[in-house]
Amino acid sequence: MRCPRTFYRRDPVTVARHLLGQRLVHVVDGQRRAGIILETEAYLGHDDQAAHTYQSRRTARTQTVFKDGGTAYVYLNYGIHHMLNIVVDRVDQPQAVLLRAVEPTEGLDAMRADRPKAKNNRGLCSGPGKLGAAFAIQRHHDGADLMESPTLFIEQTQPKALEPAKIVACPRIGVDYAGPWAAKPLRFVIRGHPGVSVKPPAP
DNA sequence: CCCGTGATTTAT
DNA sequence: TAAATCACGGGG
Repeated sequence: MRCPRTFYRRDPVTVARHLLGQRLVHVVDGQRRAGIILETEAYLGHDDQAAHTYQSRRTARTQTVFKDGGTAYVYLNYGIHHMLNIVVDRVDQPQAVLLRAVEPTEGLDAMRADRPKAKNNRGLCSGPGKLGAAFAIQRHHDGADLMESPTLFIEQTQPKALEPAKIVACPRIGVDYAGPWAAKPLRFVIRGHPGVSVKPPAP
């Protein structure tokens, strides 16, 4: 069962936490690729210096982030990597959650074919760029509606968020330029899971 | 450590 | 028009 619209129409921190443990699915050429979400980052729109929508900047790229919760926001990073984000909150509230790692569960062979450099299954989706490649995410997915798309969606594996003790909150990766926002605990990982992009700092 | 890669944004 | 920037990953 897909996460409903109301799941996404909440603040980014709540959605980022609740996405942990849910299942990302992309059907490619009739074959399912799927994995359990292990790592997310919240981007808070207007005030967040690390967000593309800082000060609610509305550009050709960021217009997608102003859409309704449950919309995919995909952009190309460093000329190579397709980043998959989920727009959250309401229309005109430009906030999003970046998916940074999943534990692959279905379509492993197809993922390996698209990630020839991965040495093992654990390295297939342990980073936002790796995840994009393993799931064959491309720019044309930008703006896709996760409720309506026949091929790209998130399945709810559990009605409630993981209990707080199973979630580690820590600073986001790769946003050192963002001043005071660089240190805020807006990255969320499943505690102790080996499949994340960067091991969170020790408590 | 260092660098490829190209869309997007910002500066002239 | 040109330059700088960048939610990264792979190889030394």
